[in-house]
This record gives sequence, structure tokens and C-alpha cells, in this order.
Amino acid sequence: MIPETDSRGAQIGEEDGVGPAQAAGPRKRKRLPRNEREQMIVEEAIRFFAEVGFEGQTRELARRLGITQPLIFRYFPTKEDLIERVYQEVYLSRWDPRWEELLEDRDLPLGKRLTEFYKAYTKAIFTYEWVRIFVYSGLKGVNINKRYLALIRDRVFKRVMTELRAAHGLPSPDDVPFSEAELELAWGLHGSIFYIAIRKWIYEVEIPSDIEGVIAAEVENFVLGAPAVVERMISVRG
Amino acid sequence: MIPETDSRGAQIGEEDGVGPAQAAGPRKRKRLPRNEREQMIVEEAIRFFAEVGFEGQTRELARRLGITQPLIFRYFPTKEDLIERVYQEVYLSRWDPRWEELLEDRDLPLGKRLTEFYKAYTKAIFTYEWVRIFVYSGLKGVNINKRYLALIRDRVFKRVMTELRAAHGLPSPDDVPFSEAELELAWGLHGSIFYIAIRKWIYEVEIPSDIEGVIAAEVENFVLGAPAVVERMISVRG
DNA sequence: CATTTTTCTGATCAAGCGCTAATTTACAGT
DNA sequence: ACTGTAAATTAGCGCTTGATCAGAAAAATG
Repeated sequence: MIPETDSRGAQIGEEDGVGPAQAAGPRKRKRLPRNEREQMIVEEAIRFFAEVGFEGQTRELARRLGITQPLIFRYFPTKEDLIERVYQEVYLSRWDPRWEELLEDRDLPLGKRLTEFYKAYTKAIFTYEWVRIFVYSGLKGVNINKRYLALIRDRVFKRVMTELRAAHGLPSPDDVPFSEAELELAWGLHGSIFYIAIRKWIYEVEIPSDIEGVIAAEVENFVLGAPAVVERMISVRG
Repeated sequence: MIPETDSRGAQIGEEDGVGPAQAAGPRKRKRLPRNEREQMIVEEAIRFFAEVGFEGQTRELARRLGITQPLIFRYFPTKEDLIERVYQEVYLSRWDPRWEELLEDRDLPLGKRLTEFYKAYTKAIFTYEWVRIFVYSGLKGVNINKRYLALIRDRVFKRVMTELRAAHGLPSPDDVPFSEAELELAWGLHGSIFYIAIRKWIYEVEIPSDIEGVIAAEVENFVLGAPAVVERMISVRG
């Protein structure tokens, strides 16, 4: 998983099928059906904005696509509309509802569930494009970002802490609701893992090759350490 | 610590002494000594670039300073020079060498040392300006960023793992060198804490008011869970 | 082949960008 | 109060930016 990649995170040597002719010569004019061209623009825009940020210029994007700049505006009335579409494309349908079932599957030990979840999760979103678009849009203060974080809190962190309690015979959140601090432990596990992606694609420094091993170790650390912390939190208040 | 702030992280109502007249009326021309004006520009540039990124325009910066735009160029030959100066100002001299001594003070239990270190560390760098400038410069691929991360790895993470081993009678790194995976545990603790800052100043979502309590809990989790993980890592390799 | 349809390009605009040069003006030293 | 000096402004240059629009050209249709 997470194969050897270049700094963009794309397979080395990749020049994917749909991909544009980067720095192609004066290609003959080619007409494409509306949907196809549109998709082409969106996909290259994702790569492009992920690389340089949303202030990247439409002329440079057009050059990478091997088309003229005004053509972009025949598909998206404004640059902002294109950016909005990029958000949709990046965030949409990368969420797998089966993750939530996995976290609740008490036939498996909690540690196993967590490693499996984070393996799947990181496989889906640990990409150059996703991580950088997420951070760029965060810096811009875009709303979709905050909605995503709320989703993760409700669908993942609450589940994780519910299961952690159950695994150690502690009261369910129905009886003793979560404190801010308790949920924060799940944020902590998540942060320790997501920070790997930040190091790789935002700071662009070397990270361990064996990401899955690191995830397993972080989860192990969490499973060994967190229950006692939760127990203390509950007993102190109760 | 970390008082109630607005989204910029500045005290609400603050309009600090040196600060510029935001949106001031047509102020009378005011002459300042060279050093003073220079400092003024740098400080506002930090706030400004932290907010909008390094593509923020010199005209807007000048407006916030209550000066004309060409004046900036009498102090900094190019915009890039000003940005370079911003890096220096932000990163320089926020590192306290006493932190390193604290981590090695074996009169204190390791958990206590770690909480004290992270309290001090976050107090120094958990600011709107530092965190956002750090991420913006990371996205830009600036070198100073990578140097900072190398500093933290050598001065903090290696120390933390050395102390963790010592506290549990495990071999010193001189005898059994650190594996990538082992150092990664310290990265994990760091990530779980730094991610709080990212949530607050990059994503700009609500975070717990009691940061120190969260830090204490993360450290507790680490101290309870990590030793067993390290022990396994060492024994597996022989 | 001729005609229609629709994609795509070339030329261009108005606004905004970093930066420069000439000029004005606040203040210190006498 | 006068004068010299250096801080500050005014005006503007050359280039880039997102966006417009008339017309060229490729495919679809008959």
C-alpha cells in the first residue's frame, strides 16, 4: 500500500490516459464531447490547484491541458465556479459507509478494528491531491472543510470512544455522556496519523516507508494507553 | 493560558501600540526612524501573510499599515526579500534551549517532563501567526521549514525516546539504535498535539478550551502505551 | 456533398500586480 | 528661523490577471 511515489504522490512515470499533453507541441485542434472535456478540465484543475494553490492562474492550467485559456470559461463561468467543482470532486464519494460498520464489529478486537479502519481510510484519502486541497481550502476558510470535520467527529470519533468504553466494561455514552476531553483522545489518535500525511505532502519531508506499520504502532499505543485515561476521566467526574 | 481570542488569535479588542491604523482616515504624513518603520512593516507583514498567504498584495499590506505602497520597497528591495525577513522573524528565537534540559531532567517523572515541555512549547508557538506561516511556507516548499523539522527530530524526538527507554530499563540508543518506527512514536505524540493547532488556526474550528488538560491526557496516553510498543519493537528485532 | 451545430481559438479589455523615478515634506542640527 | 537630509508620497510603467466575444473549424446531420 502507498507505493513509491514522486513528490506529487503519483506513480512515477505515470502519464495517465485521460491526462493532458503537458507541454505538448502545437497540437491539432481536437473537439471533445462536452462531458468529456469538462471532466478533463476538472481533473487537471485538481492536480494543478493541489500543487500551486487556488491562486494558480487559468492560463497555466490551460497550458497544462493543452487548450486555450478562454475555453475553460466556456465550461465554468468563473474561476470560482471551477474551484467549487474541484471541492465537490475531491471530497465527494471518498467516504465509505462500511468503515462505520467495521468500527462497530465487536467480533474483532478493538485494536484490529482500528488498524483496519485507518488502513482503509488512509488508502482512500492519503493522496497528494486530497491532503493539499484539504489544507488549502482550510486556509481559505471554506465551509465544506468544517462540514467534513464534523462528519468525522460524529461518524468516527464518537464510535471509537463508544467502542473503547464497551471493550473495557465502562458505561455507555447514553449513561455517561462524552466529555470534550474524552473525545479529544480520538482526535489525538487521528492527529497522530493524519500528521504523517501533512509531513509528506505539506512539508514534503521523508516519512517511513512502512505506513501501515506506523499506523499499527499508533493504534497499539492508543489501545494500551487510552482506556486508563478514560477511566480516570469518568471516575473523577462521577 | 491561551486566552479567549478572535479567529486571528489576537486578544479581542486588541489594537496594539505599535500597530497600524487599520482603515484609518487620511492620516497626516508621519516620519519614523528607519529601524522603527522597518520593524513596523515586518510585524504587520507577519499578521498579513499569516492571514491571506504570501500571495497577499503589497498594496493591501500598505493600506493596513497606513502608508503608501512604494514605501515598502524603500525598506525591502523586493517582496520576496520581505517574505524572507518574515520567515526569520517568525522562526528565529522562538526556540528555548532549556526545553532540551527539561526533557533530560531525570529527577522528574517522564510524564511530568513531557507535559511541562509541551506546555512551554505550545505556549511559544501556538499562535495564529506561527502556525499559519509554517503551513503556508510548507506548501510553498521553503527550505527553512524542513530545517525546523530536522531540528525538532534531533533535539526533541530522539531525546524523548532516549528518556522513555531509560525510564523502563531498556537499552540506550548507543547499544540499540532507534528504528524509524520507534522515533515515529514521538512523531505521533507530537502530531496529536500539533494537530490541535491545525484544527484551530488552519481549519478554524472549535477546539477544547482546556488545552493543557488535553496535552496532559495525550502525554498520559503516550506514557502508558508507548513503553510496551517500544519493548516489542526492540525484542522483535533481537 | 452541403448544411447545421457546437467546440474551440485569437484578439483584446479593464483591473490589478510588483516595482521605479521624480518630487514633496517632516524633522534634526545649527 | 533657516537649511540639509532622509522619510514619505504622487504618478505611472510594463506586465499579468480573469473574463469577453466574434469568428474559425471540427464533428454531426441530412
